[in-house]
Amino acid sequence: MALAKESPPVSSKNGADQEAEYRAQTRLWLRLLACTTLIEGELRRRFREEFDFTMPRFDVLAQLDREPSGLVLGELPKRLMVSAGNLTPIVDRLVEDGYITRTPSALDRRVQIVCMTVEGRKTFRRMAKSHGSWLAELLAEFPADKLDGLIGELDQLKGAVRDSLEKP
Amino acid sequence: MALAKESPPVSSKNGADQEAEYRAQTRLWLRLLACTTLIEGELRRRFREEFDFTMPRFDVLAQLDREPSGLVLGELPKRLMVSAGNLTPIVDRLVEDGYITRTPSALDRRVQIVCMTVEGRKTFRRMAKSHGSWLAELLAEFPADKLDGLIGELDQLKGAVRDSLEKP
DNA sequence: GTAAATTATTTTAAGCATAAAATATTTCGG
DNA sequence: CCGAAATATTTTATGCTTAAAATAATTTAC
Repeated sequence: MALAKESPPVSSKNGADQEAEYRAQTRLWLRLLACTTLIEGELRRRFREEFDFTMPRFDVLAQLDREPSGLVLGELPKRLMVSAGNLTPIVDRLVEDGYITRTPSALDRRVQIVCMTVEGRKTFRRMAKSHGSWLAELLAEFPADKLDGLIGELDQLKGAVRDSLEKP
Repeated sequence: MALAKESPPVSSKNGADQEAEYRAQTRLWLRLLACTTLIEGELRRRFREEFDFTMPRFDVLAQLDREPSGLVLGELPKRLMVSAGNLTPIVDRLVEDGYITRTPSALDRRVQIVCMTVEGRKTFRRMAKSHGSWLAELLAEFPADKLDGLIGELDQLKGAVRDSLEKP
């Protein structure tokens, strides 16, 4: 197949547009990171001060709260988007503290089931309530009627990034 | 001052609206966190694979790249929104590796000035180029005409959170 | 049936992050 | 001037995070 002498560029954008998009993408990333860092730092601080608890520990409990019959341990790193090795000491400590149980599966001795205890559930519910009100406090000045719009755009962003990651 | 028997609630929202707003705020936070985690994880992976470098180290260089005459060390934790103690070993290693210099101020011996070396600047520019194109790749599927809108909303969100944090 | 591949989980090594305490220097009040 | 407060930075203790290697159990292929 012959190519025309002055074939259009692969992208339909010209150099200046491309540069502008580049800059906008970088700015988007920096804003995203700034917002997350700001909120995460404050939530972490309050978790520590109020409950002497960390967010990763809370996140594990949050997953288990939705699963009355417990969860296969290997499901946690997938849902929380962290590495498996990372969870080992966190789960260890939650077990030690009596918030969750870890029982080997009878069918497959490689597998373990983690499950919230009554005590764990009680503690989690109390913390979750505070977590919600802290978030409400932090986001109070953001107009409520813009929440859903922003959520939608972030969903779209997440989907776009996911697509890019899965393509290769 | 007497209160009317059926005084309106402090908030103008009724219970159901309040609950809906609560849920939307939580969802917004989870989306925000998911987007950031997704992008950050991929950028970190590529920094490590391509350059054997970490993002915190890159972030320090990025700040210094804009300051030809260097920066007071204490300015870094403020700009990067991390604790001062955190930066000590990172700066140490960047000095060891020859990317930056750290010189005590002659006027105030508590203060130190950090400044990028020629080698550091060269290395940073190379990495920054890749960083930009990785971001472009990750965000390629997100419509370019929505970038500025999302940036604006995130700016607003950041401002709202900042206000809430500064008020008390 | 058994060796090899796969799967679930833990361990290890390295680095980032924070809070709180420590150190060193400068500035301020009297 | 000199002790106290303030400022800049480092140290310490604790915990999160990853990647890669190790361990253990199961499944698959022959």
